[in-house]
Amino acid sequence: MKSEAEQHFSRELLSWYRANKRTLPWRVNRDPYRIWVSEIMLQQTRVDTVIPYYERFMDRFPTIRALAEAPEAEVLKCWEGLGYYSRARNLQAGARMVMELYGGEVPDDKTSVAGLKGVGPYTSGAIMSIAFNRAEPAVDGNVMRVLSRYFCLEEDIAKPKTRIGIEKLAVSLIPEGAAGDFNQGLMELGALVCTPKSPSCLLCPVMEHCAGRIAGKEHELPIKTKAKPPRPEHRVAAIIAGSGVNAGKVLVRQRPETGLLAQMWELPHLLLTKEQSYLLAIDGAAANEQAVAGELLTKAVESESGLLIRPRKWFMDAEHVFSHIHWTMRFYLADLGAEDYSIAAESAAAYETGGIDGSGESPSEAVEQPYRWIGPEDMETLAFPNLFLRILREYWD
DNA sequence: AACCCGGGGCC
DNA sequence: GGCCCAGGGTT
Repeated sequence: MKSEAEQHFSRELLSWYRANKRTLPWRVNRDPYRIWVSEIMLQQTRVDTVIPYYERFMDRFPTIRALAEAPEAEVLKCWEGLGYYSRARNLQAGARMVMELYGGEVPDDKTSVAGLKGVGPYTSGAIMSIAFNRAEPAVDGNVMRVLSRYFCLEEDIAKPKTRIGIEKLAVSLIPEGAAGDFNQGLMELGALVCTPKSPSCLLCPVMEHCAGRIAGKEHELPIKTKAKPPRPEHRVAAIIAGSGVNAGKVLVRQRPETGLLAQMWELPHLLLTKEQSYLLAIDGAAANEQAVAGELLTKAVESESGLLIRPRKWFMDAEHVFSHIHWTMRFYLADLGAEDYSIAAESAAAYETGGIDGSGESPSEAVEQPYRWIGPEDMETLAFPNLFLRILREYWD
């Protein structure tokens, strides 16, 4: 038997959502593919940020087949700037699974959907409830906050076990035949009314029976242990200007297939040891520091690219914070060593035929090409993390 | 359970 | 400048 508070919550939230829901691009119909893409993009990402990406993505990949058959680099480029880039690769892998296993249609089956790459407990519940109106929980940070407050739950929502418990509670609250609207209402309330910092309790449709507010704890809930601060990393990076056939271009490289910013392009850079960090002066223009950084960069980039690098001068500093790493980067302008001009030219020519080392491999046999000379026009095809986008735009302006 | 994986907006 | 995320994968 449901309590008065529970019945009140389900009834009032559903009716509030139906009267107040925002018009959003993924709410124009219940196409499971459109819901799926939106839910992946919305992971850890705000609605306003997602909307332009979503429109572009659906234009480019309107169907599961289109996404499954696209080059991976094109999908990554479409995701550029959105972050958590494994989401893009997992989404495409999921699309390919749907083509292979389910005839190109998202299956109306919880276990099958939950088995798709990149689809976890939250997203499978969201797809099943929103696209198919199945009575599955879709518990994200919003839902944990709303329910923690309404039922005055004091468990730590950072713990996985807490999410399991809230999922059970959330299922029990779903009104008959209205799973999609109810789940979206839960998240909509969290986004618009029951916000993290200063909840608008006086506008809340379920304020009357909210145990958290009645207890005066709406500002303390939900309980959540703090994340570890990101570890600091000092890096030196080079903007290496090409010459001859590469005049006007700069040297970039592609990151490894897995790990941080996988397969994205970047300016060459080097992690400093703690001792090396201390050698750097506060002032990037100091001659002593330039010499040190120049030597480090030269050694590292030369051995990787086979080019002779000559650091010229400090360009700018930049900070970039990930959830787990804090980069402090110092960028230097650099040239190719003068006597190395022929090698640079050869390397550029070699690239066209598949090898920067000039080994003369045919393009079909080229294994990996981590370094490339690019001009501004190449920014339209290669995917860069925001940090390097900013630096390169600054450089070319 | 702990860690890895981006980015932007808000206060 | 700290805090918040419409999480999932890996170990």
